[in-house]
Amino acid sequence: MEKETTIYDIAKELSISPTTVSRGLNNHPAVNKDTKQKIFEVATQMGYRSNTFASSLRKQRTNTIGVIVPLLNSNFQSSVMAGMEKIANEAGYNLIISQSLETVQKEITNAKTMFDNRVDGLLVSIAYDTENIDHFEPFFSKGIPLLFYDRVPEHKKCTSIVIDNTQAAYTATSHLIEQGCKNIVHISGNLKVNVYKERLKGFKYALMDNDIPIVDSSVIVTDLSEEAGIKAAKQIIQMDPMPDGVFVSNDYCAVSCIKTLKQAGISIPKDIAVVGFNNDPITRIIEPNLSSVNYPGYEMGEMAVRTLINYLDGASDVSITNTITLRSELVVRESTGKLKHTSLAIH
Amino acid sequence: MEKETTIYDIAKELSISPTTVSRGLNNHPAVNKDTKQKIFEVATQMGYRSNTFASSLRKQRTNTIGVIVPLLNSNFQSSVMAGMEKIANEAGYNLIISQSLETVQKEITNAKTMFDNRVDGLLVSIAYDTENIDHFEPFFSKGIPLLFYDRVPEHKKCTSIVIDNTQAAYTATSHLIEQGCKNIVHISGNLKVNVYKERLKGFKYALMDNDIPIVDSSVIVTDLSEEAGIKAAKQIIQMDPMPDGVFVSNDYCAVSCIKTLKQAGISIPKDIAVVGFNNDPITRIIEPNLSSVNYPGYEMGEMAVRTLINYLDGASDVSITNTITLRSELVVRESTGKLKHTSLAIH
DNA sequence: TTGTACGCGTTATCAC
DNA sequence: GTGATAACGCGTACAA
Repeated sequence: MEKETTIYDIAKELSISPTTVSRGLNNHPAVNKDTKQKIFEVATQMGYRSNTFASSLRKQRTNTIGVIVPLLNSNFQSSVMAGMEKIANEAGYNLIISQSLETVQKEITNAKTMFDNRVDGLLVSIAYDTENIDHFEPFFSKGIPLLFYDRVPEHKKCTSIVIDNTQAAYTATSHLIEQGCKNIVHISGNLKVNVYKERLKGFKYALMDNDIPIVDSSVIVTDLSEEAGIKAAKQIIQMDPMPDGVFVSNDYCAVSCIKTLKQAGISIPKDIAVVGFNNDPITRIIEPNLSSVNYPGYEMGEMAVRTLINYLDGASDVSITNTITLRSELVVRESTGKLKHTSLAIH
Repeated sequence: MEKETTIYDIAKELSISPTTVSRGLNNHPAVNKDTKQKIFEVATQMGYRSNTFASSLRKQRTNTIGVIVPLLNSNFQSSVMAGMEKIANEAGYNLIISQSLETVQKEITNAKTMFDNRVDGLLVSIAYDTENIDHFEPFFSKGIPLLFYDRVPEHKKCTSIVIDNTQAAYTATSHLIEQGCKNIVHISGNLKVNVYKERLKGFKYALMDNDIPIVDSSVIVTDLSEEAGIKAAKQIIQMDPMPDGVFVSNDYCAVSCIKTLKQAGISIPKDIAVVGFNNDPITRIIEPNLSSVNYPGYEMGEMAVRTLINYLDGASDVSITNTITLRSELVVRESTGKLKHTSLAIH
C-alpha cells in the first residue's frame, strides 16, 4: 500500500502553498485560472484523491444521508431505495442504508449508529412495533433533519412524507360499492401502524357514507403475510352471508387470498371482488389481475431525499413543513370488474 | 447546535488525560477497571459520541463497505442487499449503496466515489454493458479488497461469488427433457453478461448430451424484460414445429411469456413446459406455478460481506480465493409437470 | 497504569 | 490572488 498523495505533495510539486491547492481543487473563485489548471493537472497526474474524513472533520459535515428501513427486500421498499439513491447520487450525497428488520430494538441501535456516524440527515420508515420516537431524540436536539416516510409516527415534531391513506382506502372501498358490492370485508395490518389505521378509517368512512353497516366481522386484522391471506380467505368462506367484496391493505396478502378463494371454487370478481394496495407488479400476474392503489414508492424516495437536501442546503426549514402528501390513485383491473374494465391508469 | 463533547471534555471532567479516556472507551486492557467505569459513566452523561472521521483519519480505516449494484428494485438484488446489510450491521460495518442503473458510465462514477470515500472494501455486480474493469484498477493497485457477485467479469484478477450457472441451466434443461420435451427453446439475456452466457452453455450441453440438435432458432436473445417475454412467446407460436419446452433465464420474462402463450390457447405444461430462473415469488403466483432455479440472493449477500470482512480482518487474502460457488437447485412446480408434481425443495 | 506530544489531511481565518 | 497558521478529534509512540 503506497502512500497517499495529499495537497501538500501537490503544493510542493508546484511550489505553491497547500492553501491554494485546496482552494483550487474546490474551485474557489479567488484562484488564478492558470494556477487552478496546473493544480488539477498535477493532481490527476499524481493520483490524488481528496480525503473525505479530513474534510468532514474540518467541515463538520459528511455529505451522507442515513436511511433506516424496516425490510429491504420488498418491492415497495426497494423502489423507494432506488428513488433515494438516484437523487442522492446526483446531488453528491452518499446513502448509508440499514434495516430494522421490523423491530424497535434494531431500529434503536441503527439510529444510534447513524447518529454516531454523523449523517447529515436521516430518513426513516418505522418498524412494526415502534411505539415512540425517543430514540430519535438526539437528532431533534442536535438539529439534524429527520424525515419519516410511509410508516410515520404520530407526533407533531415529525416531518413526514406520505400518501393520503384514508382517501385512498375510501376510493378503493367506494369503487367496490360502485361495482355493486354490499357486504365488504377489510383485511388490515397491525392497527398500531399509521398506514393501516388510516386505511381502515377510509374503509369505514366509505361504508358509512353509503349506509352500509359496519360489523365486527367487517375487519380482519392480520400481519398481511401470504399465510394471513390464506387464513383470511378461509374465514371469509365461512361467513354467512358470504361477503361480495374484499379490500386488502397489501397486494401480496390480497393475492394469496384470491388464490385460496379460487381454490374453493369462488369466482373473482363475480362472487367476490377484490382490491389490493401498493400496485405491486404481482397485481398483473395473478388471474384475474388485481385492482390496487398505486403507491408511488420510487417517487416517494426521490421526494424524501430531495426534501432532505433542501433542508441541508438551508433552502427551507424542517420544522416548517409538517407533512408532504404524494398523490396516489386507484388502478382498476379485472378483480373488481363486474363488467369488463380496462385500467384507468396508464402503467 | 450545541458543541460536541470530545474525549478532552471527558478528560477534563475526570482530571485525567485524553489518552486514558481514548483507551478506556476502546476497552484497552491496560486501563484500570474503576477508571474505565468512570469514563463510560461520564461519557454517557455528557452525551459523548465518538467522532468517526477523526478516528478514520487517524486509523486510515472507515469501517465502511461500498456496494455497486445495477438496479436496486428487483427481487433478487434487494434480497442480496438485505443479506449484506444483516452481516455488515452485525459486524459493525456500514454499507454505502449505489446503483449503476445498468450503465458503465455510472458504474465508473460510482467506483470513483467509493474510492474517494475510502471504503474498506467494495462489492460489485457489474452493469449490462460493462466490458472491462479498468475503472476498478485503483482498488487493485491500492490493495483494497474487491469482490464481484452474480454478474462478474471474466478476469483472473477478480474474486467472485457466483452460482454454477452452467450446471443450473443444465439441470433445468435436463429436467425438461426428462419430462418428455424434444424441441426446446432457450430465452436468453445479453450474452456479454457472464450469467446468461453460462446458462446458454448449460442449455446447449444438456441438449448435446441428449442428442437433441441445436439449431439457430433454439436460442432467442432478448433483454429479458416483460415485453421481451411477450415477443418471444409470439415468436414461439409461429415456429413450425412448435417447441414443447422453454427454458427462460429469468422469471419475470418467463411469466409474461407464459401469459402470452396461454392467451393464444396454448396449454402449459401440456403443450409447452416452461422453466424459469431465480425462484422469484412470482413463480408461485402465475398459473401454473413456474418451475425455476432457486438463486439464493440473500445467502449470496451474506456470503459476500462475510468473505470481504474476513479479508479485512486479515483472516485470509483476497488474491488467494478466486471463485466462491454457492449451491442452487431446481424447484419443480406445475409449469413442467407432465404428471402432477410437488416441489422438490421446501420453500 | 497513565500522561505528553504529535500527526492524520483538510479547511477557516487572518494577514499580506 | 496567495500564504502561514491553527484547529477539527482521535490514536499512538514514547516516556514516566
